[in-house]
Amino acid sequence: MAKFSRAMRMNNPRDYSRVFRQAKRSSRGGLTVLTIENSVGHPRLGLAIAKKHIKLASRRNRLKRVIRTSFRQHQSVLANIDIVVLSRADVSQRDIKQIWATLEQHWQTVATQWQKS
RNA sequence: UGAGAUGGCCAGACAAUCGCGCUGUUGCAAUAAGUAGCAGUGAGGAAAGUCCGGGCUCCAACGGGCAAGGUGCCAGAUAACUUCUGGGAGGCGCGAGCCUACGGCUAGUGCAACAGAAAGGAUACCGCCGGAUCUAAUUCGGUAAGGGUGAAAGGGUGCGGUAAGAGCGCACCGCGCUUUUGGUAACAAAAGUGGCAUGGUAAACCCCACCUGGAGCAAGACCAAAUAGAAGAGCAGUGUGCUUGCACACAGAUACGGCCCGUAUCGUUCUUGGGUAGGUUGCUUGAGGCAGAUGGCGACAUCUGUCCCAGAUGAAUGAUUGUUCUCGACAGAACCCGGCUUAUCGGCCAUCUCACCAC
Repeated sequence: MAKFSRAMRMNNPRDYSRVFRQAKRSSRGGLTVLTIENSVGHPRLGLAIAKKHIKLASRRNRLKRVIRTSFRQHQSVLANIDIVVLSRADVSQRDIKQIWATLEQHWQTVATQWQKS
């Protein structure tokens, strides 16, 4: 089932620094996605939305919720990897529909890069 | 009907599907954690800025003074306030109403470009008046009504007065002082008196009165791996000695090395306290909401009844679809309250004012 529980979040600074050092990157549509294998047994998602890029707290929360929902609905195609989604400077110009479409493309890219074992 | 004033309220609605936090409960599991189902609940009027005030926590502290900062018409409300309510004074508006940093420059010091004679116990450019001189304009004296300069010119208006004038005198206004009356007070009114002294500026220094200990939930409290180090206790391989827990000797492990010799290093287990990562707590029942009664012009207070209404922590409210309307702004809790300020699509209600029309 398409759940999104606590375990599917990255909530440790060490995990983040590992991803930032070694991950594969791809950028599109105002978002950058970093991916690396993990040993937890399921995919995990981390978010890094800069206050510099989206100034208002309510809009930052909104973007994070959209990304989480999209991840939840597409997690069945993903292998056991850690994913970190970064914001870029031009993300504030996109609306929700554009972000949604961008995320779908990102998930497909990631799924072909890391074949599910 | 139109134009306004004040106060209050709302912040798209409904449904379906997939999801998230918390609480309760029932299964699985049962040490904890977890997991599945069901039920309940889940951001704001500003949650924002962090500008004030308080609660709470820790630290400091006998009392007093200075410094520094803040406040500044009066009375009240309040836990407290730079807030609020009522009143006074001044200003704006036809009005309903609104605005005010509103103590003191007759304590002291300072400041005011340019213009102007002169910018504050003054002064005379053009004037006005009188005198003197060879009658020419000059000079001496008086004056500040008129002109001129300036944001501002040493009370204002009028009459008398005078050579011309002048608070020089008088009346009214303004100002200061005294008294009386009303008011808790700020203040107002009246009477008397003074005789122009006292220009502006105190978000200029300053004076006066009152207030203020510091840091903040990353406060504070508790639990507590691993590693290093500290203290204590037990057990310390084999043999010998005896004072029976000590001494001596020999072994043991690891590294170097093909091996021996050799060299270097090393007891082990448990407990205790401190404490890092991490976790728990503080964490939401409160100066609480709603309704009613009573007191008060009001802010508000008291009483009764009733309700439980977010508690996250890499941080929970979202996405998709459909229907509908007025087509949805500003914007996301982070210990909690009371305010202030700023942002904001639109809509509703109550009371009041003005104008026009009708009666």
